[in-house]
Formats: sequence, C-alpha cells, structure tokens
Amino acid sequence: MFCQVSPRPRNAEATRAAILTAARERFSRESYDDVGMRDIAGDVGVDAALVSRYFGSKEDLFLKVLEHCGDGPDLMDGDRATFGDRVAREAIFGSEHDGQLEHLLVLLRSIGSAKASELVRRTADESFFGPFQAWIGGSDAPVRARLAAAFIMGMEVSRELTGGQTLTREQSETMHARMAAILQDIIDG
Amino acid sequence: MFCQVSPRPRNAEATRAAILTAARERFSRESYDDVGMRDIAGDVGVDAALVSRYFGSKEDLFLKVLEHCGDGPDLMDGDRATFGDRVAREAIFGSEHDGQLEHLLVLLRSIGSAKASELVRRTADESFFGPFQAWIGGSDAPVRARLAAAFIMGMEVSRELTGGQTLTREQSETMHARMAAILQDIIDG
DNA sequence: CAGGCTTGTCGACAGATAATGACATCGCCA
DNA sequence: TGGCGATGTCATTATCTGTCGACAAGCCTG
Repeated sequence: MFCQVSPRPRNAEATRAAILTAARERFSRESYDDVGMRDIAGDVGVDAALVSRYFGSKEDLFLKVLEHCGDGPDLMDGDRATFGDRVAREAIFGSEHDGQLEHLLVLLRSIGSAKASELVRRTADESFFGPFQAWIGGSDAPVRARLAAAFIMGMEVSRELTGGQTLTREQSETMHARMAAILQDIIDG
Repeated sequence: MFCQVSPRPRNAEATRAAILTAARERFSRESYDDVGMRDIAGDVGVDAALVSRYFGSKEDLFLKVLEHCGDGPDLMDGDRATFGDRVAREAIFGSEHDGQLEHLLVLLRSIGSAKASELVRRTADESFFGPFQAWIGGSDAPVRARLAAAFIMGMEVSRELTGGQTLTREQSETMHARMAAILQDIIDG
C-alpha cells in the first residue's frame, strides 16, 4: 500500500549524467522539436526546471548530446573488411539499443528542424564526416564518405517510410547482401 | 507613393489552388512543424484563417499536398536507361524548382515529425513505393525500390548535413558518376 | 543540534501556435 | 443601382512550449 517509488538520491553529478543519457535516447528516436524538456525530465524522474538549470537551455542540452555522441559504439569500430556486412545488418535489421548507428540517428532525426539544423550541420562535419573520411582514406575520401553516409542514412529513412509493410525474411536477406556489397565497394574504392 | 500591392482577385478556386501550391513548396523545404499556417497564407497574400477555412486543418492541408504530389515531374518520367544519371544529377547538383525529387522531398522533410509521420508513412506506400516498384519490375522489385529510394533520399540528407563545405567541381563529377552507376545497377538488377 | 549550502520542486510567465466565430468588403445579378 | 451571397480579415481563445524566480527539503559540517 502506498508503494512509494524510491526517490532518486541527491547526487547532482549522477542526476546530470542521467539527464544527458535520457536526452541522448530521446533525441535519437524523436526530432528536436518533438522532444520536450518535460519528457526528458520525466524519463529521469525530476522536474523540467532542473534540466534547464543544469544545462542552460534546450539548445545547450542538445549540443551536449551531440558532443557526447562519439562515446558509444561507432561505425568505424571493427574490421574494415566486414564494414559493409556489419553496417548493413544494423541498418536493415536494427538493434534494440545503443547501436553503432545511434550517432548518425541523432543527426538524422533533427536535420529537418529549423531550430536544430544549424547545430547539426556544424557538428556533423567535425564529429562525423571528418573522422569518417579520414578512416576511409585514399583518394576521393570525401566523396566516398558522403556516398556511404548517404546510403546508410537513406536506409534508416526508408525503413521508417515503409515501416508498416515488412519484407519477407528472404527479401531482407537479399537486401542486406546487396547493401553490404555496395557499401563495401564504396569504401574500398 | 503609397504604392499599393495589387489585391488578389476574389476567386475562391484560384486562391485555393494558390494556397495548395504555396503549401507544397513550403512542405518540400521545411518540416511539417516548421511550416506555419501564417507562413503559407503570407506566401499567397491572404489571412491565415482563410487557409483553415478552405482546408479544414493543417493536417488536412498536408494530406492534400501529399495527394497532389504526384502531379509534377516524376522520377519515373524519362528514359529508363538514363535513370541513374538523371536522378544522381538532381540529387547532387540540385534544381531550383519543381524537380523530379520534390515528391520525395516532402516525404523526407516531415518523416521526423511525430504529428506528420503517420500520414507520411501511409502515403509513401501507395503514392510512391507502390508505383516505383511496379515501374522497376522484375524479381525483387520491392527490395530494389527500397535500395534506390534509400540512396536517393540519403543523398538529399547528406547534402544538407554537409551543406557548408562543398566539394570541388571535379569531386562532384566523380560522385555523380559513382552514384549514377550504383543507382542504375540497382534498378537494372 | 543548528546553520548553511546543495539539490530539487512548484507556480507562473511570455511567446508561439492552430483553430473558431463574428465582422467587413467585394462583385455579380436583378 | 441596390441588395445579397461569396470571399476574405480581425480579434479571441485554448493549448503548448521553454524558462525563470521563489520556495521546500535534504545532507554535511561546525
């Protein structure tokens, strides 16, 4: 009776981190405009005003999320020879949580929002395209980085657009094989 | 002095059409959330309340735009053998107005918006993916349609993400050639 | 145990939004 | 030319948002 939810311990640093994590998850699933301060605060179990106080403004919080995006698993972790297979698998079959594409997803979700697009654009270069094309290396690295990134993000969009009707298992496998081959071909030059 | 803008002639049908056109252009450039009824009304030179009265609600207007999207030039117009070249050219170099990609752009812009995504998803199948995969034909048409659409939309996203730094002319040509080849290969099977 | 700093909540405000109904104005027709 | 329906505008409302200042509760230190 009166089963009380255990109150969060009073620890500013932990609370701050929890807010940042909740924000990253929200922003990787919904657009900047659709994520409210009250939503993020609710996920953590605090008041919305606290979020404002810790991070200044929604824009500042979003910026912090963009900066911390490189922390998780990354596209470029792992064997280069399996890049196409690995990335195509996650793009097509998805992953529950914290996948290597989360970074790209945050950029993707909010590129449409007028308030966030400037921040997204500025960050995309230095925290994604820069490292990515350095990793790709070789001649025409910028070109190949864009092509690969485009294909990956496009698959995410396509997956949402066709969210309702799923492919058969066999078709998905075909698509995966095809996408993997194209991606690998792009980064190998 | 007092140079008055010539008032729009009182013609309901023409005004209605003008609103629809203005809305289509807005929605192909900004997301559902970022386009206001006042913006659209302002483009046409009428009051925002009129837009509401003619189309019911913002959602209804957006739906009408989605329905009228198939009117303009289309991906599938033109020689099939030049599909890759043609589409890659517009995706990379862009076009001022009313390009063959406008339809896809409307879908793309607002897929991130919670209020619009359901409408977008429902429309995407029947008004785009359906015809597109029928046009592609052959075995695995659904798979190839998704791959092609993904690549095209991804290039649009990529172009905005990297909006600031442009490629050299030569790099753009390289990218165009590469994208054209991949696209053509996808639809040819 | 008492003071004070930290951590968090509550209520309110300002700005923007879509939508609604009452009002004004234009143009056609008798 | 005078009236009436069609066409368009204005003011208002309700709702949602991020942000701010004042207040409450908790924990650590003297």
